[in-house]
Amino acid sequence: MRSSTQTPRSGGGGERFNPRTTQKDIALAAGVSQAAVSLVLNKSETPSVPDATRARILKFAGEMGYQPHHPARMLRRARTMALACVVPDITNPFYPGLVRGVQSVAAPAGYDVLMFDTDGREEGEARAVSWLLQGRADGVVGTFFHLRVPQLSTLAGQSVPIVRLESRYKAAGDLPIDSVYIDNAEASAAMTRYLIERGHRRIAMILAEVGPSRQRALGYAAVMRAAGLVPDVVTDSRYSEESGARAMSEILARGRDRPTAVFCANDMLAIGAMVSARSAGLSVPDDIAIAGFDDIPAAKLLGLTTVRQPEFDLGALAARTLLERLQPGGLNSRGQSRELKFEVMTRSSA
Amino acid sequence: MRSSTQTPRSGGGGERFNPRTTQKDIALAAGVSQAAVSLVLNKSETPSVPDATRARILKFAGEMGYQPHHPARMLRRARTMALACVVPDITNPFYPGLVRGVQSVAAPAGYDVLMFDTDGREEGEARAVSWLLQGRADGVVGTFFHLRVPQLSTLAGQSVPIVRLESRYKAAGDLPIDSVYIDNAEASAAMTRYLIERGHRRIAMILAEVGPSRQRALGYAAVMRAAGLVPDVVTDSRYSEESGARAMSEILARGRDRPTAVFCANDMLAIGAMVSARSAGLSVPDDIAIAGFDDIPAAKLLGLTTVRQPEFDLGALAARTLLERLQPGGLNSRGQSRELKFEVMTRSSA
DNA sequence: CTGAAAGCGCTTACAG
DNA sequence: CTGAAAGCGCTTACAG
Repeated sequence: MRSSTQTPRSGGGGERFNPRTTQKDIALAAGVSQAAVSLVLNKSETPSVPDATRARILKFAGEMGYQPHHPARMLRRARTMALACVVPDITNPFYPGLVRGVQSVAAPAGYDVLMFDTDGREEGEARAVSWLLQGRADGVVGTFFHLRVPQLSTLAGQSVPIVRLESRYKAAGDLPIDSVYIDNAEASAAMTRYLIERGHRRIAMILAEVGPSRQRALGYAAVMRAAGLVPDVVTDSRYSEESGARAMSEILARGRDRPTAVFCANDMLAIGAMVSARSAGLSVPDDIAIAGFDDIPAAKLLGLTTVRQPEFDLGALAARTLLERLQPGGLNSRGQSRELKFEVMTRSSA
Repeated sequence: MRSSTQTPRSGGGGERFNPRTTQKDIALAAGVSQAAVSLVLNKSETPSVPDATRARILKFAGEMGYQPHHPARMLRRARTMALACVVPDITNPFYPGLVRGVQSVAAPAGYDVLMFDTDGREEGEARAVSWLLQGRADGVVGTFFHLRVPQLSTLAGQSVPIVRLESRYKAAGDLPIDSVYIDNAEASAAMTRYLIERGHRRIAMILAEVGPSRQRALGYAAVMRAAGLVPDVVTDSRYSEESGARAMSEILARGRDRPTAVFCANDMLAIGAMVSARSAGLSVPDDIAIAGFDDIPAAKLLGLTTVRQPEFDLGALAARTLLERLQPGGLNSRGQSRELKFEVMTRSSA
């Protein structure tokens, strides 16, 4: 042990690393108590501190490059000033837009946004929950494919409010679990109606095993039956291009009585389906029409007919809902659900 | 004040919210000291604690649903177990892939990944730095368009190692600032050579004002001059579709002596340029060839000829570099730079 | 009005 | 070998 001013991390190298400046350091320099430093740094008015002292503290803080130590603040205030955004797959372009929406509301309110990628798997979602149980964020915006209200209750029961996306409202007791969504069944019904209007009779739907596929299949099947047509569903595992391509090859393998239109539960599936159809030598939409869901940026570029979900607005509304919950007393009302409007975007693929 | 077991957040509502279980609670239940609980929970072997006691502590911890309080741990250990990933724009599909790469290495090592979006602006980057100065992460992987080594030194000087992306190595003193990159100038030169080989003579380049545009322009200009051709550069503000479309309209407005090929400093610009060219009634590549840079997923779908950057591998390598720095003594070696290979992807657009 | 003290939940060095 | 105590950096209630 040599000098106590030497940081333990600096090894033998000497003076390359500066230890962090703390309130204690400023207090020492300014000849005041550490508490006085905290007061001056945090309040815009401090009647209890003489102006001269206040000025001196501020001067030293500036000169010494003081930055509050965030972990210490979190511990003391029992607030992290962070919102978590739990998503199935950040490489699906729908989600970066959503995260941006959350950030647009969180940042001005002084909240950080932490992203947690679950990979769309139950295990990933469970890990997200225990991670959140460690007091990492003050609230959560999340797309959960597997976890339902009972599993999310642990979190909500620890006073961590949750806003779920892409879900209809389901009873959440009086816990602060809200929902922000578009009417998936109705949106899907609208797209199915559009395809029927365009003259299609054999319309298949490609689904993924989890997530909003069920709601979307419901709307599709209802309209098909109402029109006297037979629902024709192909389910693959994930919301990915690979799954879409695989499902499409399966459909094409049927030969002559294959469908004339394929509606996919999201745009990633639809893009995979398009690629697969084209590499089989088919023209889209002449040989086979394809529609998607989400309206990711690539959909416009590829001329993909799809259902537009306002991802930025969904994120922003979810974040606003969370911030309301974080107001004093905001946890006491029961879960609500807020619906946004979808839009059928007709382009060249169908 | 009534009972002290009632959480302050529960308001009048009663028993909906459970206070968090702490080590103290477990200690009380098991009749041991809080320190013993910490020991048992953290070490796989505790010779100092009798087996029976150990088992009892573990049992209560499980039953009471104990989760360590992360902020308290961060404060005590002076480690956040988080890596920050600073990106200009998460909606540019290049970056989600990069973040995934970082996560693929960070997660198995027990590190979280925090994402910080700078919007590509100097102010955003400055905010990222002061945010990091608050002790939020143990290390940073970042794409900085504006900040250079001097500004990043404050961070590195606080023992927060930094890995920069998309930059050649520049002297960083003996601070732990590393670089992971592809040779942007050489990659750009290779693409320019390819376009010349395809018979183009009038080749323009669309740049953004900041970031890797300069390096990329260098390689382009060198090859053009070596081939006896005249470099023709159009600079717009950002790496966005809008900027690309705007720059392309400017180019098309020249009329007859417009270039036959346009090389864009990234894929977003190239996509904007493609859309703009097509909406002006031109065919790509017959009337005008277009090339990009990055190879984002949409590039393949759109048949965009581009330079492939291995974004996942870049992220993974950056994270590995950071983890090495976080080993004991890892901060003592000077900044290094590690290069990955690029690849020219020839598709239909050029 | 002013300043010292308690304590958030945890880890680890240290005294019995 | 065992258990109580110090302290990370901060905020805020409380005693002079």
